[in-house]
Amino acid sequence: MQHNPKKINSELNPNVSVDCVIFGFDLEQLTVLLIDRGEISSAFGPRMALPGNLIYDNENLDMAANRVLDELTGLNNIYLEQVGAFGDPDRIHKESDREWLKSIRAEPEARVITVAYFTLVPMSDYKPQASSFAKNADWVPVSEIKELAFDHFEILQAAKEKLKQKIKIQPIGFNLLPEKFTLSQLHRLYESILDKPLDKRNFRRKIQKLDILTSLREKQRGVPHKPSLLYEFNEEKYQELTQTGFDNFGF
Amino acid sequence: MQHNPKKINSELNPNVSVDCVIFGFDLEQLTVLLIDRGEISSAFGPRMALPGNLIYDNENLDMAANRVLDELTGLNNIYLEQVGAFGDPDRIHKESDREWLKSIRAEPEARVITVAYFTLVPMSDYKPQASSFAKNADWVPVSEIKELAFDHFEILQAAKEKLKQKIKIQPIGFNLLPEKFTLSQLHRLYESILDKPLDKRNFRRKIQKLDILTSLREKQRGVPHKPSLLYEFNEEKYQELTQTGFDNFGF
DNA sequence: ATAGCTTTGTGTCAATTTTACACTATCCAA
DNA sequence: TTGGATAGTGTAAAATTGACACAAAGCTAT
Repeated sequence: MQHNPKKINSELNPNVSVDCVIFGFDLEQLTVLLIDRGEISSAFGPRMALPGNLIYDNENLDMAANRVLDELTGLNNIYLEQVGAFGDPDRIHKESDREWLKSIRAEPEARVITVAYFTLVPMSDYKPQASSFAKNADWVPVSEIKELAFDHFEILQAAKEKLKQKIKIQPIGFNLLPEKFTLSQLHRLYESILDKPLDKRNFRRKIQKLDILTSLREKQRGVPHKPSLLYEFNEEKYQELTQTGFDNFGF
Repeated sequence: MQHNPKKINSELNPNVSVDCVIFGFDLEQLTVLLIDRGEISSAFGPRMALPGNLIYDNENLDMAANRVLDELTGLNNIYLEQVGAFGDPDRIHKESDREWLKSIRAEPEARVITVAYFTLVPMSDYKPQASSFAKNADWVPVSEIKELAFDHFEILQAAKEKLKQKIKIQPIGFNLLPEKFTLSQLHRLYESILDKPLDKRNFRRKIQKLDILTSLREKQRGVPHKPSLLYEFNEEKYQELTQTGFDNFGF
């Protein structure tokens, strides 16, 4: 199910936009959902951009970010967090950028402040269709992204850093995994986000000691090797943990 | 030296403002520099507000925040960091708020997004004068603030939380202290920011082990008790430390 | 069916870090 | 000179971290 622009009767605010860094995890590495602006815009700048749009005057910033996410992927109830506001006066400097902005109904003359968000989606919940609504979106491994349109690369960096800090404090990584996952997958996830290797045994010991995972009596199927046990995140146990004032996972 | 509005020839952006949470430390507790909007505005809402203003179209967000700080206190080169963007459509709901906004040249009808910053100033560098430029500003202990105008209380909370997290990662606390300070003052500072007691001996041991302080051969003077040794923050030593990938002070 | 490939899952020991805790030293003021 | 206030210091037990290697389980190809 895809997209349905709401609030057509409200005014777009020409000065404020939101951009979303939509993180996914392909069980190997961290990825981001990018939009291909097509060959037209590519003459003078990178084709790939973060999804984003201007905000409506009757929605708050979080709502706008959720709307952008919903319009692109059809997903709701997704972990979402603000990264911050970006807005140099010369943020949009290329002719191609102006053209692109016109195409999404933005006023290319005005100075635009953008509020960046990052969201964590279980990648299995959204597979871009070649035929999906207008936009040409695709998952791209973070490590392969060297440039983006506008100031989006800078925004991506900031989002990665924020995610990195946040995961040391709250177990938000689970939002990137399917409901049932293996410890190895979780391990890989932490390594990709923290961008450093973590000793396997020490990682498992640390996670298990936290006691916020439910171990299922179920194994992986169809893998060409010893199948792993599956686990679920245990929200209740985590809430108990936070009651104690716990706010440091020590990575 | 006080204030001199620059960039008068540039346009104010009616949709975007910055607000500054200016933190100080009176050697006892964390404080914030607030503006008293006066009795006129107080009929329907709290008198005290964070300093802030609309941004000009030719300045970026950081510049705008620095300008607000400069106009109010005359201070430059101050530690400054973005907290985030705030902007519910109904952010400004009270009649008194609208009046107040008019008085600072803001367009009270328009929906305003505000970008919040926090700054850390050595409190001794700015003592509000009763006769200071127009605005009636004063240091208020954070613990005594129960409400603020607009959504400024919410912003303050966010700023406190950001500061708390940040100080666990970078030794920015020194920006709140005079150049020469005692370990007890630093200790108190960390306690106020983290909002929890820290064992004196353990704190001192931890700080000293980091080896980012220069111990001066100089003592406190005029205190009615055993005078403390004075220390300076050693920027070079800290830079060395970060080279090692260090990013966790373990509080 | 077997051999080989791949990933899972596990324990220990040494080093480091954390926590809890109490008394003497030094200066000022009365 | 005494009393009041804060500075400054050490240790022992407990917890955490970091480094490290091999057998078990399932799949695949022969």
